[in-house]
Amino acid sequence: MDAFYASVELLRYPQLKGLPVVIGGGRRGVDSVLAAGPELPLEAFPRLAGYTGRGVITTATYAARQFGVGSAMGLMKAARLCPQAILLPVDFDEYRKFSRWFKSIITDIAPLMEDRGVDEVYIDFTDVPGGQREGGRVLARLIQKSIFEATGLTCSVGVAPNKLLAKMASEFNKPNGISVLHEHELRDRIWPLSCRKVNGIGPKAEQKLVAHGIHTLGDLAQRPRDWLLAHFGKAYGAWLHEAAWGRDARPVVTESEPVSMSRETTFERDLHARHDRAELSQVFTQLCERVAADLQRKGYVGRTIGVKLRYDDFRIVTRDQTLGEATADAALIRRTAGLCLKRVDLTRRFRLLGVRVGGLQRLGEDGLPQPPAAPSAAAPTAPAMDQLF
DNA sequence: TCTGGGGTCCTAGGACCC
DNA sequence: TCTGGGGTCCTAGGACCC
Repeated sequence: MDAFYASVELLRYPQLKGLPVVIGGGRRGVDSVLAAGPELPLEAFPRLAGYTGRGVITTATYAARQFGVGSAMGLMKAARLCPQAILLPVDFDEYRKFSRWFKSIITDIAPLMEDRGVDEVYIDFTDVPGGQREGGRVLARLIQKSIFEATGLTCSVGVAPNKLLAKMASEFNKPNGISVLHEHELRDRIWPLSCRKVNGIGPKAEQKLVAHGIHTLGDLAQRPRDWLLAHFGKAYGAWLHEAAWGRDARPVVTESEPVSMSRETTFERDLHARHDRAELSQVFTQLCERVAADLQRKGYVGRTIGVKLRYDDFRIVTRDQTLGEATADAALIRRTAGLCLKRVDLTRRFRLLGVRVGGLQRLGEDGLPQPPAAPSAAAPTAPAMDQLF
């Protein structure tokens, strides 16, 4: 989906169309916008100018991107680049509603859909009637049109022989574009790209590649496989080689079970375990209650309880502990997470606290944990990335 | 410019078991 | 006397993604 959060907000506030708008932050000051309702005059919207706080941008409209602001940028910096931009708080419930909506439109047309978060999916066109016409372009157009007519939202589609290439192709023609990428176009359309464009090559891997003089996927493709194995490890090296050659055998996965659920929060200022004891204790309890509520609402229990801290210097530590039996009880989660907390250095101030429950098991009709589903022989599960090659 | 929240997967060492 | 070869589970950290 194109600038998903921002686009959903523009449906609600059409008077903002064409203006630089950023979504982010939360809480502080901007809540009044929502309370005021959709009739708000332009002057009444909060601006980025003078923003103080720790938020980041989650989404920026294309008009705002002209000013160099974009996802993950701190709001304080964004305020300097584009002070006149309108700042709206994140309304995740609303985005989830539209997410469910556009996904249901897709599965009505093409049932094999893999969920990749609120604003992204993979779709298997292979056996959809008409899925092969014009290399998939006709079906892509139908999906785009159906979503737009129902919701008013635009999306960009990449059509390719596999997920790796489709994801890259989807970036070629944004917003509201379609790109059909054929295998024989690898040299001309993929190899000139930066390695960073590959889903799975992040900042660290990119840095290391550049240090070896590898900038583009063409550079990467020319390195001998064995050289990559030697420098990047058996699994990752082999995967890098396959990626550079546009090869990816992962199927589109339509069903999956959650592995963990967590809640975390960044404080408005760094806190100290001793000096801010009361405040921290309250936040900690709330986090445990929220995770427990999430688990209960979705029908899961978990055995591994963990905490996460981010110190003032941004270092992250985690501690966890596995219980004999899975739980979704706030008090037990809080007690166990409390023990975990005792094992970390609490002399230093920290900015974030999180609580996580892993080792999830779904609750059955009887209210008892289901035995973990055995991989069925009829439909073998996808091989893990490192087992592919 | 001091950098959110919610996830997944991988690695690696140690405990423990047969 | 200086010592195996699996396997699984637990824990901590880190890369990466939306």
